[in-house]
Amino acid sequence: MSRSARLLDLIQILRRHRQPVSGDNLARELGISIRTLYRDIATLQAQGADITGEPGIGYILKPGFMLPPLMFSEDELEALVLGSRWVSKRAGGPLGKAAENALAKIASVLPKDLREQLDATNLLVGPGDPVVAGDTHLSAIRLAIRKERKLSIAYEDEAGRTSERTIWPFALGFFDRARVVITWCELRNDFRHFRADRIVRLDETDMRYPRRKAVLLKEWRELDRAKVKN
Amino acid sequence: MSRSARLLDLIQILRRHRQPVSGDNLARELGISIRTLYRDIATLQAQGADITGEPGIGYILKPGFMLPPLMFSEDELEALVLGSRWVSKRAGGPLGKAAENALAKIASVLPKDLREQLDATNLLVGPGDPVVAGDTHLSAIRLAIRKERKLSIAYEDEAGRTSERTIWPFALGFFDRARVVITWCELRNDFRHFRADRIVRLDETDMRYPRRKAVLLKEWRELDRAKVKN
DNA sequence: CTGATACTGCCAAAAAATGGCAGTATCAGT
DNA sequence: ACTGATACTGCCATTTTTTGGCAGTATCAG
Repeated sequence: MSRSARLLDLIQILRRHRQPVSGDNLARELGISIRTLYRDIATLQAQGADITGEPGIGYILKPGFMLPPLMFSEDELEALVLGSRWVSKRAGGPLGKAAENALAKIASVLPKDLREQLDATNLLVGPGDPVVAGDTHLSAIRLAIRKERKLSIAYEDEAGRTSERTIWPFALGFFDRARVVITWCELRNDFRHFRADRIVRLDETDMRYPRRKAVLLKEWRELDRAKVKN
Repeated sequence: MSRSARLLDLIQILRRHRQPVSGDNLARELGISIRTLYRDIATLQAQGADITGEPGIGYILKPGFMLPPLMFSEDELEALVLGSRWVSKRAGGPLGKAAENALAKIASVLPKDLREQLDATNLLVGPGDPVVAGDTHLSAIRLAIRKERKLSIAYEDEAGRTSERTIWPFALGFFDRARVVITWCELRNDFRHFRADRIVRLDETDMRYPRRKAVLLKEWRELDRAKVKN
């Protein structure tokens, strides 16, 4: 196995273990000596991987993923830039920042002239409605989706009626004018969606909901295809 | 210099030359033997670089760029996926396809579980206005911007008046309801923008316009900041 | 204080990359 | 049909890089 493939493997092994792993274990799993493992860890860290090692504990990797060397066409580059600009403007918050960071990471490894070409990608995103209040919940919602956790919310519908619900959020829709959480609603025992800006209170819980988000999304798509398509 | 750095360099050298370059020249520029150059070319091709070599001619690289290994956080991955989905849905055409291809490329190099996570990124883009007629010109416009070429168009404004113009397109704005070409207009001798769907005829020309698009964009931004921000 | 582990420097051994050479293939131009 | 230019491959000795082992230091938790 080539060294570069092994480095990808190492990342992968670290990703699998949520708990710290000792270098000894990692080396055994990769079939290399501990000495080489230390070198590999150093190489990955130099490439930007967020690996921390603590004496007496082991190594952990902050969630993330590593791409091997990859070739993109001009169109693909422009598409990535335009998409990231849109996320940066319209999603805002930590996700928007993440879009900017992703572009900055890409730019930082390009030679100067290509970096300029990337900055000068002349595809612009028009202004949208100002980010409305309530979108402060977006990060919490994304986290709950990622971890498949129930949320307890207070919601005010179009007519001004408020209700308390426990929901299983499994997707987040970005519309031109609103962000909509798509959920299973325990109150109605059915799929329901909620505009993020009409959620007046949102509490995270530690309760994992009993189904997989991918399955919920699939079922919802089949039932509700007309309302929000991917 | 490490081998991997040299491979990036090779891509870079190929990018600079728009004309075919002989392997001999490339090897000399990199300070390696011709034999090693052949091996490097083969490695890059195996990594997806679009390099073609013809006996008697030399090597050329289709426009594009190569990323070295790179680490993204979970948020950055989600942002890239959401952005690409938006481009795929809203920009449509070749650019939308390019967004899909970029995602597919990324997915194809990820281990299976991460690929599933990418597919299952539960951030959706809401439906927009159907892509209106006239957006068929988008590719031609993007190409003209990229190559800094004049375009000759027939345009019908809001009031239904038509005009013939020669324009210097330097940016393309994506609004929720329209795509707008931002240009220097030879007729008005000033900056003007045109909705892509109101362009009734569009002819590409071979004439390069006399200023750099980056400079035009900068000047327009300073003058016209209120109308379309980046 | 101990056990567990991270981490470094050094060096010999193992593996990979390199360069040279010899040879084949293909294409454009004459 | 021939020539010149160049791509491309296999083989192998040489050079460079990677690796493993060892010895030793550092840090942290209990």
